[in-house]
Amino acid sequence: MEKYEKFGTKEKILDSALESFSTSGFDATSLDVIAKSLGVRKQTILYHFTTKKGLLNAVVERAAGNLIDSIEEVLNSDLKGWERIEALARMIFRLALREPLLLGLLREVSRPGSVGSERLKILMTPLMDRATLWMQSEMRVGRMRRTDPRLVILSAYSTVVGLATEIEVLRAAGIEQALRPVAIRRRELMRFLRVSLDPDYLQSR
Amino acid sequence: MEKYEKFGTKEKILDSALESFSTSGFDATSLDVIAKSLGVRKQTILYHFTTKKGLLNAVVERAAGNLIDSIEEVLNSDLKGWERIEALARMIFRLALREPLLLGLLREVSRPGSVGSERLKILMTPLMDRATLWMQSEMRVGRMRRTDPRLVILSAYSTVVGLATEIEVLRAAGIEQALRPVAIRRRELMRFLRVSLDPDYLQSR
DNA sequence: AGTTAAACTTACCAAATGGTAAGGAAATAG
DNA sequence: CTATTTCCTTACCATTTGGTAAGTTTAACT
Repeated sequence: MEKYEKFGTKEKILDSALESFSTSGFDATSLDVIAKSLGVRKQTILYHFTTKKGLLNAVVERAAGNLIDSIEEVLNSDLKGWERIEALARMIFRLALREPLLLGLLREVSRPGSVGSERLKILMTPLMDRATLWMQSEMRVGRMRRTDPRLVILSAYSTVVGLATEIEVLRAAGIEQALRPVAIRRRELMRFLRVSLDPDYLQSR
Repeated sequence: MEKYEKFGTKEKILDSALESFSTSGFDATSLDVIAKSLGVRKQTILYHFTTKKGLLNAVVERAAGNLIDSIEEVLNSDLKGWERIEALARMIFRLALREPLLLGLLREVSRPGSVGSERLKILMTPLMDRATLWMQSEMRVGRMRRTDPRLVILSAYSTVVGLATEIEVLRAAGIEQALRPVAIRRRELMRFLRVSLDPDYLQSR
């Protein structure tokens, strides 16, 4: 149980850090700048998170928490088979659109060798394993085409990360409401998943 | 005409900088480190490029030069209509596979607000304008569906940039020869372009 | 040979950055 | 009221970084 807290300073730091990490990147983010924007001294940040890397990890952890909660929600629904996958994709795209910062963070942290990549990997591995096992069992009973589950999952993942790039590029070109491209991406992803996984799906080519 | 040159130091600096910028990013790249790796003093780099940003711009310029040359090559071929687009896509994917560093650089520099983004924009704009004009003329005579050319071009662009992410993610997961995913991406891009542009293409949905 | 320009080095620096050490305020517990 | 813990601040520092200034070496031109 928490004791007293001045006024959610920790949360505010996390918010601001997410903003900065996801738009400017980890290296370009200075603790002093974050602190100043919050009317707080840098040491306050270091008090709560000990190091800059610790701050990033906390940000990643919170973001991943959001994501995992949403995934959990779908996974606990009574949707079966293909509808389940579709619901997942839908949910992720919705989340991505609602919280673009999460996407930016994901892109920042997805680069291998980046500071946050280890943490991301640690957080994602259980999800990945779970999905892999499920897919393998589906394959065994013939409800899913036999392919490398990792490959499919990672490709889907990078599609979502790519979405961050796309939205940003379009925005930089002055195209604000980029809903149609996003919708197209989702359809593409669904198609990709169907082609890769659905044994009953007739390939039109 | 150049005078004397010790031994292509400038080129070696560009090579090393490309490597570092595209894998570690601009901020994480230190001039001292590049210099040391070349057995040269930092000031040598600054002698050739005056500032770090100048170095990045030079790297971007050279990379864009490669790209533009390749594009030029296709544009000067006698391929017509749809085959032309297909050849372009094929060429870009081939280039991307052959020179992954270019992809990495592109991703680094594509982030709006990044140091190199202005330069990239300057270099890309003529290409973009040329493509836009061509597409508009094709639309006028009915050889192409009417859509926003910018949207199509930028989406295609971000697909290629996304490819960088995908290859890196897969590699980080230990999947080395990621040829199939790349091929799939290319097919997807082609499909996307067909759906967006080809008036005779029957949408299977 | 002597002059000039290019290529590179040594010496130095101001600013920014992440981080340590220690102390003060404020709230809770006793 | 006092002791203690949480939260945050002031003071300070070591290091790194991009960059300036002023040589020094090397090659070319005359």
